Amino acid sequence: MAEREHGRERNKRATRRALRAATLELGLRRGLAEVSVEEIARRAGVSPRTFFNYFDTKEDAALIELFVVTDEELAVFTAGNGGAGVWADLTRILAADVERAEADGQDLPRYMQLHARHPVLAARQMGQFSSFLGRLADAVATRTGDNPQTRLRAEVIAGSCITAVRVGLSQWAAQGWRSTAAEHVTAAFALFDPAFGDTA
Amino acid sequence: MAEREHGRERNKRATRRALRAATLELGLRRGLAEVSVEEIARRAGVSPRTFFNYFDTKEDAALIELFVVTDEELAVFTAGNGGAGVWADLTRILAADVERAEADGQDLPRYMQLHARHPVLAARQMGQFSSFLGRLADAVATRTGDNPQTRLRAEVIAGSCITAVRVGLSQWAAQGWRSTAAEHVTAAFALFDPAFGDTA
DNA sequence: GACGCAAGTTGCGTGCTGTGCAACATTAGG
DNA sequence: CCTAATGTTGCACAGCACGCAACTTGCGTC
Repeated sequence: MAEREHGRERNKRATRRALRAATLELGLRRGLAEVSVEEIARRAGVSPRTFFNYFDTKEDAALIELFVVTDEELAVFTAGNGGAGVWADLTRILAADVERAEADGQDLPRYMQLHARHPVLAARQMGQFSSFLGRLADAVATRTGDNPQTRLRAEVIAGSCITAVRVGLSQWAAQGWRSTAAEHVTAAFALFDPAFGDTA
Repeated sequence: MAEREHGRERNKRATRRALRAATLELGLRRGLAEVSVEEIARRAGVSPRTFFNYFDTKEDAALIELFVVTDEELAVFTAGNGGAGVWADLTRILAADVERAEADGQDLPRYMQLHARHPVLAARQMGQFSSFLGRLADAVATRTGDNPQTRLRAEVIAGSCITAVRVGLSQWAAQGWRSTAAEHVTAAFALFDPAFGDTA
């Protein structure tokens, strides 16, 4: 079977999608607190126990899957193969990630609606973002030479990436989903240019 | 009894502190997951039910109480009474908030140790920060004239405040708690100066 | 095609979380 | 004191999260 995708994995992806879709649907309709895992599982055609094989908590199934940047992509960035400066490379990489999420059938707008209705979800989403933060900061620090001096800057740059993506998406929502999400994200990144634009 | 502090409120504060201290202590010693609310409550000399009168979840008792900026302080900022530019004012306000937390007997270093051991706590802390984000962004937007053009910038500025505080504290930890937390936070804020320093 | 292995699903049992409610204790203030 | 307000506690209960063992399904091998 080698490298080919197994039917196994396709089924898992399908189940995962079904669970996420059921969570989003029911959560938007009646509020996430009023929906039990049992109900979500039933709607996805699976047992309650299986739900927890996919997600640790009910909330996790209601988060946008963002910042799925592979170690390989990060290694390319670290090596400086993006060609441009650090900030320009990051702008490109993360805008691309947003585009991927947008095209992924995740239905970003509806997820953001749900998060607007449940602040606890927005908070958890922030938390999930921050789990990517460590990897990103390390990558930036490695590329810019990891000494105590540059480390502070690297952490700030990584944090600003999260901010730019978050604010970009938020503006996209505020403007009624006009244009693409990636465009708004890029615009947010541009505001940091005066501070980080000259970092090689 | 007018404006005087009631013994009532002093007791509540004491209970709150005891519960937080018990959570921190036990969490650091054995890991937060291995500690039940019942045990925390017992150690604080209070019933388990009372714990939930103070905190919604076990994790909430293990978070740093940061960004407790009153509406009055925010109103002063909005009016521009800080005298300096937007970013300078924010730097001052948030450095002062960190100083307050530092002096509050919260024992920031040990909380940060606990968060390092339990990523879920770091994530929740981020979430708590983000609940302050809305108020801050509104304040900045109001001060800079709230049109769609400046709104994006206001959101980015508010987000950067969170980043600066977070990274500043992280650096403070990385350097072995040398100097004060507020100083490191101020240094982190300075990195954003080229981007936001000229905002009136 | 039968076999055996690996991977995934399910039911069961269990401890803990989080909350509403009503009874009780404590404090403030007249 | 007496009363009203405030805070604490016990109780009951639904739901969460997970470990475990049994069962089912799909896949490669002989």
